Amino acid sequence: MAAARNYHHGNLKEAFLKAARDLLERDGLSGLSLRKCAEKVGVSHAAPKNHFGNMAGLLTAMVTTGYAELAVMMTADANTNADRKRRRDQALLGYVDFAQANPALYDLMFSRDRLVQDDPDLLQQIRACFVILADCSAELGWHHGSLEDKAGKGQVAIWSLVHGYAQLVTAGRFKKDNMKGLSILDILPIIEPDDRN
Amino acid sequence: MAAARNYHHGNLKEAFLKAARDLLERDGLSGLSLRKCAEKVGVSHAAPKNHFGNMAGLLTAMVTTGYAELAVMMTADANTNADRKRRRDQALLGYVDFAQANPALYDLMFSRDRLVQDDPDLLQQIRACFVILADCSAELGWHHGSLEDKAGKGQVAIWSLVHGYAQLVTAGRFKKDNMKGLSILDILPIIEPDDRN
DNA sequence: CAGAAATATTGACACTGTCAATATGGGTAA
DNA sequence: TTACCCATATTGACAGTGTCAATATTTCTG
Repeated sequence: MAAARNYHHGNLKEAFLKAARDLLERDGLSGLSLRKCAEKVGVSHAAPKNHFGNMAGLLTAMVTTGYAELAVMMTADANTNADRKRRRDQALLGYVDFAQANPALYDLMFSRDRLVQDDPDLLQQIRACFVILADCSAELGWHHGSLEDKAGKGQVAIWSLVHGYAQLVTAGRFKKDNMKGLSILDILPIIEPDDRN
Repeated sequence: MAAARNYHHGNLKEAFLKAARDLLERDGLSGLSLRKCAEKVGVSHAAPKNHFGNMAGLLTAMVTTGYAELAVMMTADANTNADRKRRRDQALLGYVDFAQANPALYDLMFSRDRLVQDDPDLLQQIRACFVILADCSAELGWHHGSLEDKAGKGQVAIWSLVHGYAQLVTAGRFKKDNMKGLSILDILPIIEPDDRN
């Protein structure tokens, strides 16, 4: 059998990931520990080692699922008959929704010293998300430069904008009256001054 | 005397901050510890408590100096006779330069669970930086909406863009050929499609 | 010069990640 | 079934961590 469940505990790996996710959002990254995960799941303190090797392995696995979920949030209505601009808007809204629903995980997804940066699964999921964002940028009415130039600048611009917006929003940095409640779609018209409605 | 130096060690507080900064950029946030700082400075392991209370206090103090330096980087040539657009460009370049020169510190400056978020000094330095950025946004050729609306959207847009760009660049997420070497000023024309220079 | 206040040290505690050694269970072949 | 192997889980230990109370030392003040 290729059964991935019911060895001793039954999908202990996923149980760890769920426990870690709960602890992460409840207590922050500094309140997350392997031992708490193990206790929460009900196994011994060294059990996570068998599945993730070390702390970085657990965080990397959790972040990888995060990117997968982010991609899902961005493509939730990809197959609807909505036009491309509407789908693009929904992708960006989905991106920000994910960050707001999982602020601690979202931060961790951009950490440089807690993850296994060259993990193949992680890199693949990151690439998948960025391909979706690149499609968004292709749908924006950029000006200036050659086609290649336009693609490069557009992708850099859209990634920067939506990531910066998501992180600043979740960090609570937009609090003044004149900028409260502005969504990513309110900002978008600025960088796409062409006719939108 | 209001002397802030030469108690026992001579500005031990600043010595801690410098040591912490070195360790942070060398080993990352996860490689920074109060005890290593103390050893590096040559004092006992509990000495930092007298000056910072706890780890969050040390990190908050370090981050606060980071925002102060960021403001300096953005206003380095504020008093030159360069025109406003050029000064705005230099401010944005200075912002990104700071992030690239201090990537680990820059990340920490946006952490939500390691800092004393309501520290008055921290909040003041953050506000100072955002005032400078707001001036930058005022200099951009935004369209759409009322003046207030314009100000709010412009500030949210410029903060999001420059922060997202800085963090993604320092995280090494821009590596494909068609987007390597794009500076923040290369991106800016996209969100300001009016005639520049 | 003496007392007070600020600052530094010491020792302890609970908690952490990690590792080696050991135990336990399921899967497989005889 | 029985015997074996291997994946998986446990135990115990270790060094390192932040934090705190108690103590010691230095500097300032009156």
